[in-house]
Amino acid sequence: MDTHTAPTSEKSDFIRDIVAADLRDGRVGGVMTRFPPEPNGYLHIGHAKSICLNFGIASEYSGRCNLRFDDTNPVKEEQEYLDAIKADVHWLGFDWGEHLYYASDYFEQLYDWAVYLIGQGKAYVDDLSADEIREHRGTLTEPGVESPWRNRSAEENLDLFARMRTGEFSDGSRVLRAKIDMASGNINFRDPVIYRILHVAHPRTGDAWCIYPSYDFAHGQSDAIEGITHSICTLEFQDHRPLYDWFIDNLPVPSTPHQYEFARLNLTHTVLSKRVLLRLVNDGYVHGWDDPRMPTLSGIRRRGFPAEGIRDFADMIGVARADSVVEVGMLEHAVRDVLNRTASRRFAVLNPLKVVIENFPEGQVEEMDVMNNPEDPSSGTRKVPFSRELWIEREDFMEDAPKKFFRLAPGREVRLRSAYFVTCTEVVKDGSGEIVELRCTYDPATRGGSAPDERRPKGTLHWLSAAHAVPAEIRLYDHLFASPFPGSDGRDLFDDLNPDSESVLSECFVEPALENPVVGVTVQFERLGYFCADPDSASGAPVFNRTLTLKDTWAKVQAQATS
RNA sequence: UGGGGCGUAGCCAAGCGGCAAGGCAGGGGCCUUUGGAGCCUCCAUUCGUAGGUUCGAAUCCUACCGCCCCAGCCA
Repeated sequence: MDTHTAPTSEKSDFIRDIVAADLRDGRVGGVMTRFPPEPNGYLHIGHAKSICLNFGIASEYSGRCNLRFDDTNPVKEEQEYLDAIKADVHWLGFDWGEHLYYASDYFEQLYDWAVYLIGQGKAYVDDLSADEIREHRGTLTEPGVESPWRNRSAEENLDLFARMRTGEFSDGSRVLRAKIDMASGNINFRDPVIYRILHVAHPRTGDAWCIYPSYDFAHGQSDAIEGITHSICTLEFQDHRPLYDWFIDNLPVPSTPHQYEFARLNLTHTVLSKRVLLRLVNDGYVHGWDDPRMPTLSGIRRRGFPAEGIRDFADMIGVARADSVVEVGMLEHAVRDVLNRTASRRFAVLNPLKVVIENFPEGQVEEMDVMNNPEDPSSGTRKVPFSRELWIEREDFMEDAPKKFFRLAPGREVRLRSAYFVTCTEVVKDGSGEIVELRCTYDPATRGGSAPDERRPKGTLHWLSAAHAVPAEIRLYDHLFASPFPGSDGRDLFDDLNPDSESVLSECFVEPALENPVVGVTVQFERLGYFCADPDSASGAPVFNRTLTLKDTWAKVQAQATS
């Protein structure tokens, strides 16, 4: 046993290194993390990275991860989002147990700490308007100038702040600011606003409050209340860390959490911005937050991506501090990898072409045994009816087929998967020259898909018995954005939307076993891809979403030939 | 021209002074009742650039270049 090599399955990244070192050196007695979404939108794949990180670290170090809603801005937050977020985190496979918290649970304590700061001469009520405060803040290169209200007495500040709470003042007329340093190079130190007046009902506290703490004043203190040891957030909060620490240092908080930042996830052909996602929904570019094209967890769930694939993806991409854009193909790989192992195989024909087996007895039906998943023999077999008239995929026949086309063509023999070898003998066309039917013969000795003489057709096709096939609607999805970097080079993001991201096929067929599919379960349609029954399915009228295609080297060959 | 970060292959990412992990993508081959899957194999003499320290540098020092974030009473 090589004692120098750690097991490769052990996850490692700079945050886990810090956690391990803190534990080893006794800086912390245990690990406590939290996932802190703001309930102002749906969770997306970028949040999944954070969820996997926070819950993952907690479980690896026998610690705990709280789910805490950062609900400090009632003008943007809604109950619908609260509910969806909880469902999404559970779906992803994580559980916070009893530890569901809200920043709003701490409003009273936060208020007391604001009063404490005032008492220390470290916070003051400012009567300046928002515009005036901005003007006083200075710029990136010039220091700010102090507010004329900066040096009010503690008594006056206490009185004013109390009256802010009771609702005596209108929105925007006054704020409470921390008194730090208007000349700091870090703009977050230029007397940040820590309380604002908002006469808005809060989803949880109703109209109990008309003043609300800002993120900076709420987040670190909430962490301290919960005993969070490692407060993990994204890079854009780096500049806030000194302020985070300032509050922890200047308030009588019960613990001293520390903040660590990592690079947020970016994905090609995708936008992960709540603002843009909201607009895609509100302006009708997609059908809703759970549209299968959306990068939201509810969207990819409806699309058929398994949670395990998302978790694998999170492990695959790692955690670092460098800005990066992950190719969406990596996500798709993780999803295919899981689905290949777990998805049951089924037959479906998206674009049907009729085939008549001339030497197969009319009215006869044979039940063919078909494997549910060749990757998993324990999944067993199922019966699929075979008869004289079949559907095959239109793309699986070519009248003038090149040598490399390993499918059906006049005179060529192919295998119908788990059924028989058939040979095309005649092409039937309508008045306009369109192929409407194929006449074939079958070899009765090849039942099950293999020949006694060992001959092996180059191609194997999927098929359906026309009399038994179940009509289905199948929705094909592709990347929502055509450009790998939507909105780059000054383009309007919305001009980069892929016009072909959704196409609905209404004249498809699936095998009888799929007549009443379980919604949310992803199966593989052999040779086509992975598909997931949509909630829009009705009894006997199933609707499937294409999760992902199978890798298609034939398509690649064709593309190379064309170019 | 202020402050904070980051630069290792097409993409993600290990590496922490001893001679460039791994994954994705891609190439070649084998195998195959899914042109799927699987298996084998190739893919950075070089770590943003230039100097310096050292027997030895992606790792240390210096300078430069490039990219990202910050001027909400958003988070």
